[in-house]
Amino acid sequence: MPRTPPPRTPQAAPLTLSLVEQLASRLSERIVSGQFAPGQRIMEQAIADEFQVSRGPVRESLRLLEKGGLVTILARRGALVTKLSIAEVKEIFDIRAALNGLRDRTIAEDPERNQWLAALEQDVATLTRLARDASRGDEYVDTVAQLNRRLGHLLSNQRLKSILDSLALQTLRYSQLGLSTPQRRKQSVQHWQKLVKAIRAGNGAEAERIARQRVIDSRDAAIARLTATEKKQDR
Amino acid sequence: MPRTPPPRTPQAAPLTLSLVEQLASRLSERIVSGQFAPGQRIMEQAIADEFQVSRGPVRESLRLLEKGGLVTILARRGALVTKLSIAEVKEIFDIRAALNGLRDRTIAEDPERNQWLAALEQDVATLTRLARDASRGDEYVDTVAQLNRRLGHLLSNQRLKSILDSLALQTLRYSQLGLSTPQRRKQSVQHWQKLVKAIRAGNGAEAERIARQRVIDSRDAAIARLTATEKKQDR
DNA sequence: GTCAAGAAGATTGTTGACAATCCTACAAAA
DNA sequence: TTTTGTAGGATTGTCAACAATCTTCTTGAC
Repeated sequence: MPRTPPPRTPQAAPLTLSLVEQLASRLSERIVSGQFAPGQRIMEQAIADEFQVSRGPVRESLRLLEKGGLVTILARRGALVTKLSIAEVKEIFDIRAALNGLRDRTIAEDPERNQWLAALEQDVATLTRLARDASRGDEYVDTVAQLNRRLGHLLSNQRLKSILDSLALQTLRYSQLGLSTPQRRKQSVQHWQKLVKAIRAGNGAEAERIARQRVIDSRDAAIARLTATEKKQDR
Repeated sequence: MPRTPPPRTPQAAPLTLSLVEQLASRLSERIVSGQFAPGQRIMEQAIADEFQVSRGPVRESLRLLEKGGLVTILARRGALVTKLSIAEVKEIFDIRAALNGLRDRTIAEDPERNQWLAALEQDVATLTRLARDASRGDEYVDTVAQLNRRLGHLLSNQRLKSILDSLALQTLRYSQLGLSTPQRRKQSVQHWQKLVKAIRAGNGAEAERIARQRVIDSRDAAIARLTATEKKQDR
């Protein structure tokens, strides 16, 4: 990892991430993308060599990932990529459901929502179009991700955003599977349509209800898939 | 800090915390208790000297506290005790409200709740007694804490528990003030009574509603108090 | 062939030292 | 008086080395 050149960041949030944060970010990518398999051991010296850094910063970055749930640190055995049981995946989705509910309720009750509602409705229109075409599943998933980013951006509660991001990261590998069938996407698009409608109406309670149900549906889809693959591994 | 003697922990979660975790725990105490004031700088060498440890573990523990929100790390300026604005306190309470709702809903829907309901009702009876006596505010606060611990213990969702604990820690300094008047305690005890009733009935939705309202009330009490002290500081 | 004991290597935990950066105090110039 | 410049010390960022522990492989006994 190239040493950061003197970037002059006199105040505010540093535009250039610290070495530790850069490492955490790079490692995080690999874990989320599956390049590091769950349960796999992450060895400090190997990471340090690869990024041409000493073990100190690597260790600090692993501590960060530990708090973020991507890595589990065992005393005197180092860091392992966190391996989630089906029950734990369900637990994380339950938390995401509650917090996505809070997020969308907050957004629906934003008095200035007229300023950005159009962009949201545009996304949902795209979603509606994509949902009709069974072959465009990847684009659908991308658009949903974009929609979620947009909603996150609208959120003033930064801590909520950060927790939601962290939880999404932990389950990303499982939740992507949730929109893999055209049928599921049809169901998904209906949720989004109803959600935008509730937001336009300023109906926070309804927005919360829909958001929650949407995550619960993802949860059940993910768990069904996980249970199936687990059975398959048994035989 | 005494070097950990060889403790033989062949498997499972280590009963003896690692040095880094011990440091994080000790520092956390000081921050939460107000021994370290918000905004105060935490200097690595000073901590290292005090606990007779080198700066490496201290830095790692500060990274943990950073993720926990107790400390803010600025590049090349080190760690500061996180200082929350009133808006941020409100944000954290909003998240706590949503997650406490999830917690109490989950607990209310536990099919085996008959096994432990009695202990809960006992606590609430104690609470009811203490609420009548205006002079026993501290005991009331303690009992509420115990009740919350009990509910946390009943929770199978360990991640939820961990997030809730972390958020409670961040706002502890502010939420304790919420039960400082006999009137507020009267209101509080009513919530708890209704909650236990909802749990006994297995009414998850109702339990969630009550839990949420309880935290929102704490939030508003805390914010009222904070706004008042802020005004006082202005003049 | 199986199991136990032990040695060798690998890996984590911790340290002290050095480099880079920041902060403070003080002096010089406008 | 205010601002700018500049040493000096203080503090963080990083590193390489050592100690403690764990893992693996070999050896030997049964």
